[in-house]
Amino acid sequence: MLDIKRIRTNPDELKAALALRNKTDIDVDALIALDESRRALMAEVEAKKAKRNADSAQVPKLKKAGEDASALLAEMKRLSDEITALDSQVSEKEAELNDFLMSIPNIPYKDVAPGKDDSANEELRRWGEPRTFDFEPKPHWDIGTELNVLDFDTAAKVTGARFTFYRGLGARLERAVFNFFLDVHTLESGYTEVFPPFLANTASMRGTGQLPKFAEDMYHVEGTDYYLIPTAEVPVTNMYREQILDAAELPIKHCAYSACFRGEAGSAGRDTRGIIRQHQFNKVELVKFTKPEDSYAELESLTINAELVLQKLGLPYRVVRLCGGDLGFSSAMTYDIEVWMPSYDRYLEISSCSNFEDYQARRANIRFRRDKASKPELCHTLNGSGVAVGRTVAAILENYQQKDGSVLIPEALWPYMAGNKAIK
RNA sequence: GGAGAGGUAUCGAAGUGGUCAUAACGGGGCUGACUCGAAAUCAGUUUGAGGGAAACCUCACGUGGGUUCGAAUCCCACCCUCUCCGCCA
Repeated sequence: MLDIKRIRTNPDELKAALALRNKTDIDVDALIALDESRRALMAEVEAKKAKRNADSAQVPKLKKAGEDASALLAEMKRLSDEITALDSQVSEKEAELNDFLMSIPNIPYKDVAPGKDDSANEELRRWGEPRTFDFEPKPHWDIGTELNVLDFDTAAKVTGARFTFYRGLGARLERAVFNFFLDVHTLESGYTEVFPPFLANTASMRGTGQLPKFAEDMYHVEGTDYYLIPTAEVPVTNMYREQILDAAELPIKHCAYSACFRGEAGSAGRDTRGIIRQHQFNKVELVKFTKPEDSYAELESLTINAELVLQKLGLPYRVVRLCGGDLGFSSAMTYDIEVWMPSYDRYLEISSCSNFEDYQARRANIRFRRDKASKPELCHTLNGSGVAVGRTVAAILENYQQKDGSVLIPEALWPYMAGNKAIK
């Protein structure tokens, strides 16, 4: 959520930001008018409350002096009725303003280029050479099925479409990948591991911005206040909700494994084969809480930390900066890391690293204090996949496939594979 | 799931319709005095959000409702913590 004061002082900044994002359906002037009428109402009701408080202090004095307070009480009754009516108008306006603010995306950082969609994203760097095959490479769903490590049919029977059973060394490979990721991030990059709950309540979902806008993408547990998390970002970011952190603790760097659950409303027909787009998938997430002045340097290092695991696995990738039109709702700037996927014959998103600046922190009320005498300030929050586990397994199956149908295990994963250096 | 106790600032905690919300009392932090310095001692100071050009005003006692001229205090619902019981990996 953006700061209404920032919008009030500089509406043109927001208008330019919305234009950069190709958002044309938001009436900034209407928002400012709404804010003005809210403040006028507040001034009115607060003056009446001040009068009531002053009168209220008189009541015990009159009673003590043995005087008749009934005229004053009648006046206060009238005043209180007015206050009740005005108060409900104020809360209506506030709710309206809040809903409006919640519907406004973050203001992109200065480096974000204009552009309609992902075709305008700017490629920043590439790592590794896409492999050339001296045979016809297979897509991972065929490799996985033939090696009996991915089983889509059984999952369809047991649960439904877009779920998968991993079997045997496939299951071990999935487990090896996220253990390897967590080891690299904790031991080499200095992240503190957390293992979060996979369900989170409404307040947390609002804190990180899944609610109210994206309710249809999430699984809600009937009869409870709980949602299945769509990413570990939700529980990990909300760890510090409603807290004032000490500047000396910053930056806080967490990595977390979790299963992720997404309804994927609106994605019917896309990536239907294989394990690219599932209702349940595994991911290791990187989350940072920083001081405002450090957040862009921390975004660079977070992205490099995510890239490191792909380098160690020998998977070719590229890094792109999302353009205004492709940028996520809460993000001020995002780098996507895309892994080479032979069956797609292109790079495919495997990580998304974003700086939310204070947008999430304002919603979730995550603050810090520079020193004991200073006022609390909002933190900047960042997160990125470090990286998506299922897509990594798919990329390994495809990039490491052999002519005989087997798949070699990248050397970095050998210690996690119980002596197996290939899946045959 | 059942029974009981509890939720007030940075921590402990008092307050049970108006004179008790910056909020008693105690601890911690900060500033100063004393000291060569430190400890001890003494004095002062120390919540957050919102509105306003400012003076200043409003709001917040787990959350949301209700009663009342007025609620931390009375009533209702819910959430969380602790203890005991039940159940369970």
